[in-house]
Amino acid sequence: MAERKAVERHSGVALWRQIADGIRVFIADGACRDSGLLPPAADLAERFGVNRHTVRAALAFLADEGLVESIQGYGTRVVDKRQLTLPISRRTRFSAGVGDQAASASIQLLRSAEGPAAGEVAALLRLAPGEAIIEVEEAGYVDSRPVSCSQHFFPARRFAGIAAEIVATGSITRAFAALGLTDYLRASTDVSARHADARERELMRLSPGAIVLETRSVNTDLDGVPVQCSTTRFAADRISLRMTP
Amino acid sequence: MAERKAVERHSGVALWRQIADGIRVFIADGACRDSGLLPPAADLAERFGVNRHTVRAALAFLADEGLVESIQGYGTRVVDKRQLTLPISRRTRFSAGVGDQAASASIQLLRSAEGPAAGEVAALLRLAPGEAIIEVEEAGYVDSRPVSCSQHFFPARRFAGIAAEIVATGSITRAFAALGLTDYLRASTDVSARHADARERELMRLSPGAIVLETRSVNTDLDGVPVQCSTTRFAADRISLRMTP
DNA sequence: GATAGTTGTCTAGATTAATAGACAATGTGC
DNA sequence: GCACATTGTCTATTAATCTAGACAACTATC
Repeated sequence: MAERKAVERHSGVALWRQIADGIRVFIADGACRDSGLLPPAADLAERFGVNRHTVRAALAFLADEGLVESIQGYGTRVVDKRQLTLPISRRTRFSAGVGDQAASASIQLLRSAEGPAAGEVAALLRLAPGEAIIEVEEAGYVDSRPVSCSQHFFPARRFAGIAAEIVATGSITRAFAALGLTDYLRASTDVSARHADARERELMRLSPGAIVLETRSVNTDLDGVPVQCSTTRFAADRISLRMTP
Repeated sequence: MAERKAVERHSGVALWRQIADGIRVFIADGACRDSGLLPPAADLAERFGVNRHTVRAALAFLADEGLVESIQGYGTRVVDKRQLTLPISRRTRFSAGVGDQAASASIQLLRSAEGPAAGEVAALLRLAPGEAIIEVEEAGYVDSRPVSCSQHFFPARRFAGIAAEIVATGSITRAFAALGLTDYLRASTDVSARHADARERELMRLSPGAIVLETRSVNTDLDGVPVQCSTTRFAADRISLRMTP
């Protein structure tokens, strides 16, 4: 199973970048779980059919990301950096979902605004067009590392002041509780994946070509009345999702 | 909300490629749903802060993908190419999931093999290490367009000959039925996203830097006994997932 | 038909990515 | 200590990408 141009020229993605992406998959497949070492750069160069310098550029990029560490005279070590798995179920909560996979999880409010509901958001929240909604933008951190950024919409009449509560409590679940909603359920979650745009790259410190997992979800109270609809983007190299019925 | 460096130099992704990815998101956000036309190339060039020729390279790439169509003297039109949404629930089925979103859906068997269960697959199927399993590789097509490729594992004792049944019936659901299993349920689905590797690019005709949505799932019979575990990769620009509880 | 706005094509030059080779620096094992 | 394998650094060359400008070809509108 050797050889072969796993890389393509003139594709708009630099060879070293393609190789970096390839090595990331290689590591994720657990191909060097035993020694914890990547094959030598010269071997990789032969495998990918490129010059050693090109592989070095790929490794430097991955080292900058913190995924590997090159040690002169020894080799290139894979740094254990497991992807977090976020459970998605009827009771999806960010902090609780991170659970004991990390020491800390928090969200930071970026922006909030109030305005009339329109289009898709109005339909998902089952509001008449023009009814007031509160929009909240927020970023999620795990152990001080940005892993997500979200846009949430709430019906303004029922949840007036929720932005302040989110800041005060550092959690949407607790903000809901403070406003009298002690439990809520996830009605549906749409999942897609695409390249990060400029804003997402900035917020989550991603490089061009990086991937975001985008979820669009609706939460309802126990009577099935929509209380929140959200779009969340996760840095795909840091988070995966586990859907359980 | 104008201007500036939505693109990054020295990132390993060519500017025209970053711009193509940006325009794809731009279109997906419905930014030009009214006229069906993209802004002129000169405008886009100014917006992204690059030369018009660079934008032209991006548009040529997207035209090659079939997402846009440039007409001399007129403009660049967005070709309606909606993403399919595949429902993921307790009763997830590929063909039925595509449903009326397309004229036809089919799978093609690529490879099958039998061997001893090991590691993760053995654990997920609750088999003793060494018990026989059947491995099946298959590609999914919608309207003759490749949208997915999968790797499935079945306990060999219970489903001997399933590969032949899949070929005969063109469906895993019908293959199960032919072997006496008329109903089964999805127990869990893990979702992650990453860059396509060389094989996936070839099977689904993707370019370097393209994204795959990878699902890892386990199906059980109605008694909760595992009957199948699978890894499926979807071309992220053609498929999104809808999880419902 | 004239005009303005848009895409298509060509040439040339500057910048960046990739290859090639030589050799230094450092860790491992004998 | 010594040989060996591996990563780190340097120079030089070639190939690809991006910029710049000029102008042709085409469409829609007046």
